[in-house]
Amino acid sequence: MDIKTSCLGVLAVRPASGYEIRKAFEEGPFSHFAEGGFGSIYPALGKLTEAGLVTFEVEAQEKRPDKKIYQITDAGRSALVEKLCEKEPGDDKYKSDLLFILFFAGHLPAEKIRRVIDERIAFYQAKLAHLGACGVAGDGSAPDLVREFGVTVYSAALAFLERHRKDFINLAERGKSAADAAE
Amino acid sequence: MDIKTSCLGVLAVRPASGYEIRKAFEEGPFSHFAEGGFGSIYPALGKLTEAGLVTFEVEAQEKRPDKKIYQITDAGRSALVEKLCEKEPGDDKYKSDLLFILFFAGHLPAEKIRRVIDERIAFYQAKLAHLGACGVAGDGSAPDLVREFGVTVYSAALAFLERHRKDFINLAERGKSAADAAE
DNA sequence: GTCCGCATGTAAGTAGTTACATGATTCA
DNA sequence: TGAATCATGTAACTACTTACATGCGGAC
Repeated sequence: MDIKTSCLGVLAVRPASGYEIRKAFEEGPFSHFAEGGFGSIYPALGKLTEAGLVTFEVEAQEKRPDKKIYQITDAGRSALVEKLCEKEPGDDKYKSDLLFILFFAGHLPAEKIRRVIDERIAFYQAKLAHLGACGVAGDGSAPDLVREFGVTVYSAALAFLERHRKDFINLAERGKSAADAAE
Repeated sequence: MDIKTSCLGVLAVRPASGYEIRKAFEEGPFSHFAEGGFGSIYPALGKLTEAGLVTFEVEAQEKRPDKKIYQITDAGRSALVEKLCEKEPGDDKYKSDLLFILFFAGHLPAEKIRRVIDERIAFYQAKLAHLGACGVAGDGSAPDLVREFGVTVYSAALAFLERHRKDFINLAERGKSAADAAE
């Protein structure tokens, strides 16, 4: 999702500073569909303010730069809904660099393959632990259902990787010996 | 994955024209991790040629523009392996516009929610039919395993959507009546 | 007779990333 | 003493998308 809509989405849930929006992109439920660094968030907030879709209040802080707390306006809410309605998610991409790497397992060092798989397994385990820990409500709210979707998909991916870890490593090892034999 | 590496990946499997690379991005196993239109592919092939990572031969055709058949060079294969080795897939993003939309189900028209879910269900079903149809080999090759990964993840996502289709639609309907009541 | 597939490319524009710039506080 | 967190922002750059430009052949 583009950065302006992502910011608007976070602000639709609660007011936040640019810094807090960044955290939301990394940790909360928004981490499933939003991303972006300060270099995109701050300019985006600027444009949203210009367009009247958000406003901000400055919160003075001692010993830190002042905080700008952004709030979504009614126009902002309408713009968010409009944007989400016109968006056709048919072109959602599950483009994965991991799959690209695994596709070429036979051409890469076994050690590399082992490492990327193990890292990814650890990543999924951490994600699942985190998703299990927060909001275990099971209250049927949209955020909760989205969380459950994450759990479902991550679990499936994790199980697959655990099941085929050895297979990919074997492919890399055989690929290596094939390459050696060819020399 | 960036466009140059994606092209190199396709060419590592077999020689191809720019047009055929495009098709590979849309249909084959590469559709799981690569994308890009002609506006990115052709410039990318130009740069790869300059860098000596690919070469091409012109295949004259009657009544069509000549075809440039690109082939990967040894330097190109090395560059691909190097690129894949340096790539840390820890930052793989499963950023999904669908999830973004569903997260705000309570704020959107029920009809929109119903449509995006049904379209996505149809999309997954088509994907699975396609993945089942082609390469049912089950031969344990890397492409085959990657295909199986696709089947695993799509199946999980599909089952989830079918299970919670009604829940999301209800959320949208309740959200709507809440908004009406507030007026 | 209109749209789709084949086939290549360029130009202009958009969006986002990365690096820079600044600076106090807190934890190991 | 070095790294991480909090806090905002700009400038330069990279990369990709979209629209344009051209044109034949075949299917419906």
